[in-house]
Amino acid sequence: MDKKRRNTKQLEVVWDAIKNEASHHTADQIYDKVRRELPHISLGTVYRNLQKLVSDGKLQVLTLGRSQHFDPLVAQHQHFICEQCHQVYDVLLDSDERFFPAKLRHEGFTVTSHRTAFYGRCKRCAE
Amino acid sequence: MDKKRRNTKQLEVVWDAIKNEASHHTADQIYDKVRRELPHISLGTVYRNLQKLVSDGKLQVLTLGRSQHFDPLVAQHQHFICEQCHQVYDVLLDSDERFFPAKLRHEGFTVTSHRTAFYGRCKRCAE
DNA sequence: CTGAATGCAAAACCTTTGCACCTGA
DNA sequence: TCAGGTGCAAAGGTTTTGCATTCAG
Repeated sequence: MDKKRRNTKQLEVVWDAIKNEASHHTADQIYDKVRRELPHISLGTVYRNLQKLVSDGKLQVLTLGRSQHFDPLVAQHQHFICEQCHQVYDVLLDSDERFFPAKLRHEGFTVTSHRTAFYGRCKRCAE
Repeated sequence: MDKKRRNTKQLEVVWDAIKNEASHHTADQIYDKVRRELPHISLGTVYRNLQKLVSDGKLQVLTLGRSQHFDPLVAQHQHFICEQCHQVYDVLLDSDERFFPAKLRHEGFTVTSHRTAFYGRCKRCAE
C-alpha cells in the first residue's frame, strides 16, 4: 500500500498550512495561504498534495455545498456549520454508540461509519 | 413569497420522475429519465424545475460527493449510502431528539437542523 | 540517474445563466 | 396579450489531468 514518497517543500508547506487550523478550509483557501510561502506553487499541486494527505489518513474530506473542505481531525467526529458565516466547527460527542442504530443492522445494512452535520447559528451570528 | 407559477409539461414530468423513486437521483439521472418522455427537454430546464421543487418544499437536496441528489422525502430523516453501489437509502429513526445534544446549546450554538449519513454496505453488496 | 513531483494550461465535471423564442393563463 | 418558462449554448466554479520540466533520493 505504501508508495515511494518524496518529501517535497510543497507537500510540507501544504500540510503546515492545515495541520493546526481550527476551521476547515477549501483547496482554494489553502492555496492562498500556501502561496504566501511558495508564491509559485500551482493549484494543481495543492490538490495533488491534499489527495496524498487524504490517502495517508492525515486529512478527511468534508463535502459542503459545492466544495471540499479538508479536516485534519480524522477521528470520528461531527460538524457544526453556521448557516450565516459558513464557518465549520468540530463537534466531539461522548457516546457515539447511539449513532449506530441497531435497526439498520437488523435490516441488513452494515454500517462502517457515519457523518453528522448540525446546522444553525454560531454564538457570534446568533445575536 | 408565492410567485406566479405555470404548470408546464416539463415541470410535471420532472416531478413524476422523482416523486415515487426510492433512491435519490442526480440531476443527470433525472434528465435521462425525463428525456424518455420529453426527448427535447434541456438539462437546464431540469435544473430549473428541480430548483423550483426545492423552493416549493417538495424536494430536499442532498450533496454527496461532487453532485446533488434530490430527495422527495422532505421530513427530517437520515441516509444510508452504500459505499459499493452508491445507492442512497432513507433512514427513519424514532427519537430524533438525541441528535440535538444539549452540549451544543450550552456552548452557544443554535441548532436548527442536522443531517446524518451512514456509510457501509447494503444487503445486496454485503455478500 | 530516474521516476516521483511540479507548474502550467487545458480539459472535465457539474451547475447556472443570457437570450431569443415559446406558451400557459 | 405577456410574463414566466423553455432550449440552446456559453460561461462559471471546482477539481482533475496531460505533458514537458524539475528535483529528491
